[in-house]
Amino acid sequence: MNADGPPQVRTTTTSLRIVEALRELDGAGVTELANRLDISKSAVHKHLTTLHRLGYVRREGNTYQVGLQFLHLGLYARDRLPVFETGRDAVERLAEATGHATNLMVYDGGYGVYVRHIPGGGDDPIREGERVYLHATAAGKAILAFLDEGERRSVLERIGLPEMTEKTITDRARLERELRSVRDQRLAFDREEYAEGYQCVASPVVGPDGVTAAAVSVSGSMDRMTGKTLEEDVTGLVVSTAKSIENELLSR
Amino acid sequence: MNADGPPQVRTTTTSLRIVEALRELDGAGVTELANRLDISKSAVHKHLTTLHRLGYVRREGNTYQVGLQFLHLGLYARDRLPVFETGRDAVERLAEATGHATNLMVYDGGYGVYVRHIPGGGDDPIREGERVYLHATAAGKAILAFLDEGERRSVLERIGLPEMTEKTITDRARLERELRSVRDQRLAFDREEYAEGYQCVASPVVGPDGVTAAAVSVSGSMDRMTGKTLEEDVTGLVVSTAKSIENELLSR
DNA sequence: CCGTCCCGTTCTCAAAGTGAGAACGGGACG
DNA sequence: CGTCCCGTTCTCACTTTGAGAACGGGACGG
Repeated sequence: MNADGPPQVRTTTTSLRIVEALRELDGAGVTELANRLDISKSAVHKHLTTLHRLGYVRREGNTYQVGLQFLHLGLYARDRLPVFETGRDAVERLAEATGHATNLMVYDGGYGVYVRHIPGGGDDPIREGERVYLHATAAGKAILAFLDEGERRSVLERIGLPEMTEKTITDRARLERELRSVRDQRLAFDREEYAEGYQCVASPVVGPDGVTAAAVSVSGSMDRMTGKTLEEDVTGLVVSTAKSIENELLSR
Repeated sequence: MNADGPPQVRTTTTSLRIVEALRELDGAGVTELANRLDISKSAVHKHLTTLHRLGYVRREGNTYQVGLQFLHLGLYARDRLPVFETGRDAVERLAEATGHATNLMVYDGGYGVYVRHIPGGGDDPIREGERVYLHATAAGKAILAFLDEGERRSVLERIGLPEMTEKTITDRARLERELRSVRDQRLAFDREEYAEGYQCVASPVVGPDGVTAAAVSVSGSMDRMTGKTLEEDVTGLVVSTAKSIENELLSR
């Protein structure tokens, strides 16, 4: 049947699909989940019972929610990332210095994960912990630019260049051209490519192995950050923050 | 066979046991996990492959780590807690005012979870996200004191009063006596009952339903916080912070 | 106050997937 | 070059999962 992939465990996948549906729905009941995921009620119920007993699902009456056991594992996973450990303070300082939303993104299996996001006031399309496309964000492009070429190719092939806004880069050649300039300048921009009215500057943190570990970025709505602010004031700080994290990573 | 519990999913439990082992071991390989958990190598391998593909496990060469997908779900779960949303700023201010380690604990299935922990300098036995026994921590006792009586009884029965240090309360009657005084004073103490050389003050945040939602606590090593500081200076701030969160929760 | 509807829970059974064990393959080390 | 160790693959028997139908209880409305 599944002639393609390596051996897998179907049941676990189902359980995690259920949890992810709970997140998307902000909590749900057995029947709702069963319909949405096209699984029998009895199966959903069995999974939820198990997950509940283990603390991965919380129950309030007849609706289930994502449980706090994920917090334990998630914070643990983050704390163990070398980039996060060495970079967290620098990112915090950058946020204070600029007054804008500030992020630390790491590469994770073809996507980018915002392991730290400090809001800058105003609305904000970014959630800490979220997985996002690399090609549509400044930090993501910074990461892509320094990613191992084979890896980059396979990622772009597998995931493609989905359009998030009108301005998202959906053309492979144009992306490659931009990545070349990112490599030269150690600087990437996002001008409403991820979310309308939202822009971003990023600089890569290249790990000791020469492959990008992460990227630092500062972002804001168009009116909070004019093009000039973005290019002149903030840019330098972003680059120097990224570079200093990179240096600290090297000397460990 | 399983005449006791409700229907469950064994495979999911196995997967999550593997992830928890990865946390305890700070990463591990297939064989190591198989030995530790007493599962065949092929099974462990299959589970890891699945978890990896879904982003719940990260792979570095031949060792596997807890993955960042947990961070996404965990932070989401936390952000959706009313107590956290309304209390996070107040706790942050409390930390600044006292200069000591400060925590926000919520009740979760018989245990306490530190949803926020701001370190206060110096060593610290608390990890943000961690699940701990209620009876051995100040915040836990604050929560227990106001918990629904039936729930409290069943929790204490199920979990017992495991000894963490010499000073941990392991006697049920003594615990009940202390909880009565916690209810009167809205204040709980922990004097090295959780970790040696570590003490703590806490005050409960009673939810709109009259059942404890959470507790605020301030903690520190014995030398950083003398008994006097603890009782006189910090205590009032802890109580008023908890109370103000409680009020804000009521008016929503 | 009773009937209806909806949802969570339980039960049973067949089909399917999991997991043990053995064998393979490749890299590290001596 | 041989040995050892570890991850990966394969196969098969057995356990477990999951569908479907039936149960039970609470909410709502007539």
